[in-house]
Amino acid sequence: MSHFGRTGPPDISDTYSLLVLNITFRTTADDLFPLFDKYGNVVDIFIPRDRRTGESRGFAFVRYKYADEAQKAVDRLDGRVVDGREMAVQFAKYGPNAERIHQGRIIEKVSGVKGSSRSRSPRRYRDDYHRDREYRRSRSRSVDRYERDRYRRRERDSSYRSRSRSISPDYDRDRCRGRDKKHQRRSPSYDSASPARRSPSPHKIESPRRSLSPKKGTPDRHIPNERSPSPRSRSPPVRAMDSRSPSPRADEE
DNA sequence: GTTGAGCGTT
Repeated sequence: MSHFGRTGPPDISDTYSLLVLNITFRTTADDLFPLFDKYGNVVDIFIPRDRRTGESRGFAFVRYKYADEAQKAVDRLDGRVVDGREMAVQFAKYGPNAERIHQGRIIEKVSGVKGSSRSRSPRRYRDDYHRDREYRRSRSRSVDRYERDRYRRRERDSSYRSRSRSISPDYDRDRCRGRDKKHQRRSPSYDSASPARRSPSPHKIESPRRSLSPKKGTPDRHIPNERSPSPRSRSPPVRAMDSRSPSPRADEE
């Protein structure tokens, strides 16, 4: 049976922890178990997951019983392609409680010691937890995308100025127009998210509460439909387009 | 459905 990660840490004082990075987001402990078990006795495998989405973060922890097995696993599984991705296997530098570990083995206990290598205390779980997650996620998913987009736009602008007009702008515009004239949308995110709530301040990265309640972001789409069980006696034939115009006009086009 | 630097939980 492989119930790694389901329960708490069994025992890490007598095991060697390996950090597996660069694994796919769909790789589970059950997938890593046969790979690591071939090179030694795997005591436990744990894959940190996001508490919001519940998906893997892209790395896992594999605990071996002996150091030689762990070393062998590192030497053999480091760079191994799993699920189409190269995973990096190395010894863990920090323990679950920020204790310093050498070669996957804990050399310094955290019992009674406050402010370890990373100054992490088990008492501040919630705030630092979410903050840490948000912080580390921003640089991997959002920031990177933003920077990439900005860089791309800048590059395009640079090309636009340098080459005056050669291929880029006209081609892009033509392609967009030739593709679909009526379905022209500036951004695919604004269309579904909130067109009236888009903030003109790009310096603000993002609001954390946006992920907390995504349903409340667009309540006017489903609420009025379900909250009005009898629209015939309450509201007149509502037209989607003229819902905001108080003056009904006969001319349509 | 997506993403890619890093160090962990019943």
